[in-house]
Amino acid sequence: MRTHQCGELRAEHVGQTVTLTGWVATRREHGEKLAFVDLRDHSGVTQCVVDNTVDVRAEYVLQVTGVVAARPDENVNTKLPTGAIEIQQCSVVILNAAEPPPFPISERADNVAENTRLQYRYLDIRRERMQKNLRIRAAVNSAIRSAMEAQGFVEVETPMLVPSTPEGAREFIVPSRQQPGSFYALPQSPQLFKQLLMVAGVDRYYQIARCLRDEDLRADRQYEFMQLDAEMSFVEQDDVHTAIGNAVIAAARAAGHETGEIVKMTWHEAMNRFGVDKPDLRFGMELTELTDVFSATEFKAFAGAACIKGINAGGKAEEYGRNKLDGLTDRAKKMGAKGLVWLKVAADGTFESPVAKFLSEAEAAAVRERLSAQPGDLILIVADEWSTTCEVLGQLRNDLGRPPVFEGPYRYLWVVDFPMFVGVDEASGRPKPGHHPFTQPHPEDVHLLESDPMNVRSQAYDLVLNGWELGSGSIRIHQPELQARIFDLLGIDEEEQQRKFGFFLNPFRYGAPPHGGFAFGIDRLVAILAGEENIREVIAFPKTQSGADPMTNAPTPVSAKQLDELGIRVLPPKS
RNA sequence: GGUCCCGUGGUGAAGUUGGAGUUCACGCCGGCCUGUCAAGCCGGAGGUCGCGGGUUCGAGUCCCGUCGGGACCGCCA
Repeated sequence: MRTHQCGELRAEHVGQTVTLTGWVATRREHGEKLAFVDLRDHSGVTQCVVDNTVDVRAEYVLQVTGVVAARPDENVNTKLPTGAIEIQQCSVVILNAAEPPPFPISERADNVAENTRLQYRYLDIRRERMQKNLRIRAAVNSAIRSAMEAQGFVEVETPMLVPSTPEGAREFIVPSRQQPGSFYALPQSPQLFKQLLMVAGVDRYYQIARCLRDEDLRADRQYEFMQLDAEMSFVEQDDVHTAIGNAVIAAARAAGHETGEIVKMTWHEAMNRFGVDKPDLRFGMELTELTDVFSATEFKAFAGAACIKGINAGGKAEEYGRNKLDGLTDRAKKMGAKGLVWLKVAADGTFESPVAKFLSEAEAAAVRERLSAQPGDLILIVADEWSTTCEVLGQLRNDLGRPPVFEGPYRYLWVVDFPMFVGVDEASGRPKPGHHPFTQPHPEDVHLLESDPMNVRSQAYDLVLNGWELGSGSIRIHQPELQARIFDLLGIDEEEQQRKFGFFLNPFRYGAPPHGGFAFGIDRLVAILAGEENIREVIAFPKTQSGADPMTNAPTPVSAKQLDELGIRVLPPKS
């Protein structure tokens, strides 16, 4: 039907007779004999010079045959890749008429209510931005597959209908028709299956897997999302990092970005320097140690504090008036800090602050020196427990300093040595696993499992890109004795182990190789590489924050007959 | 479960101290127009101010509730 695509023709094609197909992007009329039609497909736009006799309107589907002609110098459109040429002597076939679209099929629809864009997603996707995003996504998927296969990974598909394992995220459940009252779950991830594939001798498994979690939706979370899921036998952490690193570097390259070496950092260092376990390395503003500066201070808010740190937010003193500073203080308090000290650096280098008078000369000088204070800078200081101080300043650092996603550059980071346990379960008093209960402890810390569990490091690690957590993984426990110790610690007895994880643990008695793996979110990766703040922009048909699809109207009630067949009765709504 | 923001012709916005469904831009329909490229000019049509209730002589505007969308907290081992 066509000889070329709409974004393809250049000066070198002048003189050729061509046929294009596409949608009418715009039409500019100049009387009876002349009109310009910009014909658009996924590749771009070409100007066609036509007789203004056919009724051709926005989004009509056309087939245009004509001759490629060079435009006179004064009519070249430098904004268009095809702007040096146009199609003349056009014969136009209307392949389909179209009603006026509810919003313009152009970048002008970027401001249209997202709900409307989702309701007419097939029109939204016709736009250049969405075409670009979906094609980046396809290129990233393809690059990941190639990288994994080049490293000997075997793609294995795992089931979507799996048993319910009510640990972790809330599951979607699916009623069984043949066994009314019993249910499948949709997989939160292929975690258990991929480890069994290691027992099964697959050696290196990967899959671009759909995962489903019935948790509240966010800018970076959908009910269903895609992960690159991988598992390897006979490896240590570094082997996993290398393999996954190769895949994500290839993914970035497929999107046109070079990333450089992937940095590695312990969890403790990340918290200490950046106050978060997923630092954005694109900017500085690091947390600076001040505890020793105030070891003998008279200032009550700082005296005796376990940990005092500060950040220099740069030349923001003027921008941050009393209201905004009160806002920052509120935010700090909501995150658990007792307060927030702010200091503005005056032209003469002294501090302007309600608490400036409580700081000694030596203390003020040390703060100036440690934080490289320049006139006009805004300095924020928190004094509290180590974790609170770090977390609060880490959040403020992100709030004040983080560049927008689309600015790049792209800085991958491995965060390693996560704590084995995070917090204590209120009901049982037992430590809660930070990753999952099959995570191998750090070999140097195994002896502390019973005596000092909260200080045991695990062989769990996260991959971070520009402040977004892409995913996590770990070296798994393959020794039944160690697994038993972990379950003991967590307070999961033999009976519960068998009931919840029997199908998973029993196979490990038949010769489980040492193994470990990783999974990262493709939607998040693609969003960052495409410069989008929201993963819905890189998903063809996403759901709204309430889990609905404005185009299909899902979810919907089902008939009484369907429910009856499944042995299900719906309760009246709670009122 | 919670906090905050938004909802006004097809689209995006403005709407002051409560005073007539009002305004602007784009789009749409009709006309003019032979070099535009977000073409231009002239004319026209198009509204359940999300929905329900309340206060008031009078509500887009104030109050209560509700629905929808979004950001965040909780949640996401």
